[in-house]
Amino acid sequence: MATIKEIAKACGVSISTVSNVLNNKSNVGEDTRKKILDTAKEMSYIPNYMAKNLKLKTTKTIGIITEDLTVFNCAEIVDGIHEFFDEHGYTFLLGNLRLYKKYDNEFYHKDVYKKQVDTELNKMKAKQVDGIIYIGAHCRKINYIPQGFPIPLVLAYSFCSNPDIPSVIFDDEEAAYQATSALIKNGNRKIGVIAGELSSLHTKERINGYKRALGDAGIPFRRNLIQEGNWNKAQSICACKTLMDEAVTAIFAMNDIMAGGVYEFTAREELKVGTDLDLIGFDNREVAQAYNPTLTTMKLPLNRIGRKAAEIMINILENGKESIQKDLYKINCELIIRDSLRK
Amino acid sequence: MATIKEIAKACGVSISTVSNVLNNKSNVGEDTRKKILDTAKEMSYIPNYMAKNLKLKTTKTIGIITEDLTVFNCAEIVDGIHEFFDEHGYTFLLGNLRLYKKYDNEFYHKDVYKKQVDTELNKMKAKQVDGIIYIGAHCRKINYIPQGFPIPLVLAYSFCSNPDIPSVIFDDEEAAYQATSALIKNGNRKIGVIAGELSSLHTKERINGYKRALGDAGIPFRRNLIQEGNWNKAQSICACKTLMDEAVTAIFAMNDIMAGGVYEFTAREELKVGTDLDLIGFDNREVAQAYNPTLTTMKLPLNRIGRKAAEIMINILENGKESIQKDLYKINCELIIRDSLRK
DNA sequence: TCTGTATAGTAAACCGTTTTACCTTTTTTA
DNA sequence: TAAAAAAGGTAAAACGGTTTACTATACAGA
Repeated sequence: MATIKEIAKACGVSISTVSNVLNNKSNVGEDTRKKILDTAKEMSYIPNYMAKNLKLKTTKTIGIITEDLTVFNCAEIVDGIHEFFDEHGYTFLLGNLRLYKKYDNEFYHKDVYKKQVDTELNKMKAKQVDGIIYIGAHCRKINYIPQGFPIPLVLAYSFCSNPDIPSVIFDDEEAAYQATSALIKNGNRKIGVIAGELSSLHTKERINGYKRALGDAGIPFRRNLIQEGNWNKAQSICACKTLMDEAVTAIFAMNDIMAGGVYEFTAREELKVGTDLDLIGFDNREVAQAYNPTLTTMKLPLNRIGRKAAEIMINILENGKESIQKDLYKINCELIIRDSLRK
Repeated sequence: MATIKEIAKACGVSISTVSNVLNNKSNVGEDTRKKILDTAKEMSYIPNYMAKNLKLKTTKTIGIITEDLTVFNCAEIVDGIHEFFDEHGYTFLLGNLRLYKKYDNEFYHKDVYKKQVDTELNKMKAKQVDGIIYIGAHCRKINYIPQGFPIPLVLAYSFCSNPDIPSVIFDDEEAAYQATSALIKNGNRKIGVIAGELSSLHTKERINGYKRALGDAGIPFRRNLIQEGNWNKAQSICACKTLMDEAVTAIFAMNDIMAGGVYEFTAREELKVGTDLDLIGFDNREVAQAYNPTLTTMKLPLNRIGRKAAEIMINILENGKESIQKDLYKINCELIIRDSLRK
């Protein structure tokens, strides 16, 4: 591969001059400049970033750490980051911890996680990244990010027990408020909830949103209209049965998989979603369009989370950490209306 | 950040000695070695890879280029690559061309694609990656990879018109053979196919596999049992209607989305998949488990494609291009049996 | 004519490593 | 005991760029 030195020799100038031309400095004559540019193209010169970055101490590289790239929401966030950075000339180092694949839910391996995260962060430090975006996958609040890491860090999809790391999450409370309100607006006053794991922060906040919507409509909250579905279909079917026994007219399921449980239960009972029952899901996974009738659901703003995280990162990189105003950004979900609501 | 030089000064030795210790060279006394190691840890020394790689001319970095990270099959392939490389100490530069997001199917932008790919490849060249794995997404045969690129290149999920670039794909023909055979074994002799776009190489090869299975069972091939579903649900519903009019007893749909069309059509006609009709899909997307009854389908060996591509890459890196035996690896799919086949 | 200021260009230091060639000192071997 | 070999260590060049400080020439204005 051609170097700056070879170009210099070929043009009979010093390497400084070549460097100046290649970096659009102004102190070079028009003809020399042209000659250098031409030979550079001719020799198909490509700068060696190892050399460049060594001197410049900035790599224009962002590290992206994912807990598990194959989790349904992850790729879209990464894509959002890419989208934002597209015209900024950065490259990306991808770290994929494979946490869930490796330690498959046995139990919550806090120490193991912490060690993995540490290792990956240091790897990226060695590779001199300018900043790191960490994408959480499941846990909303993360406690295994080290304090005082010397490289700018931004969290996406999760936030951190360390409060001064900027984080971008979606607004669980507001999303549940919107979903519930939509059901109320459609004439429902007895609205069941199939909740995720009750200890999860996601679940708790969504229940708050649900309560707020009920409150705003003057509907009393009833504890037994909330049933735990534990994020999976099997438990959701049980939860659905309980709710139907309570004679709810609508169900808010906290993810699309659990909404699938409602389809299944109602099919068994010869009832039809969208006719006998209103249903709203959460996530807007691919399945939402496969159900029959198609599922109205809250779309996670994954792409926007990625973009926002990227925006914050570049802001920090260009203007310093102090320039950003707040440390927790909440992005709203969007209700995707399909056929699981009565007309 | 601490450098080798500072460690040298702190220990009163030369930087060569520090370097030797840090790289496990043998010509250093035990006590000096220990002292250096200790102070390195104490100063939390992390090597600067820009400097290291500049000298070594190898970066232990692999470029991964994806056409569109959010396409359903992409993340899993990347994950497979990561899995294989996990213990080899490599890092990954991720390029996400966002081809389909950016040029949203308007038409097939060959020149635009080519330019994007070229740009990305050169970016990675500048960053001195040791090798590049290119993940195709839709097109099985790719014609926009430049000839004679100076860095080792491996293709995953697609292969290349340039025959000496090693490629890893799944075996379409064999997969269709397996699927069709399973349907035959289940007692079907009149098996309809809802095909993808007929011009697609995927479709063509799968039709070959279908024919071979029929041939092996002595069932005559009938042209009108193949209906084009064009990879989408709407067209699949029409295709399904035509096939049902032909009184098929089983359908092989070339993806899970089109299989969804069969569920929808049969539901309208008060028929039931898995009772009145056998159905096999393709891809094993998340939806396959959401259908009712759940869908038997061919699982794409995405993770294995990634792992194999990674294996080939490391082989080339360590033993040279000549060491690999063949340039096109076909990996088999796996039939995932669920409830859409009659017992 | 002298001074001052652009303009065009260069030499050399530097970034943080690795590595080659070399130098001492000590130990082994004949 | 002398020569050879081993052990422990170092100086300096190199990797491919950027940047600072400097030089030489040309030209303008007084």
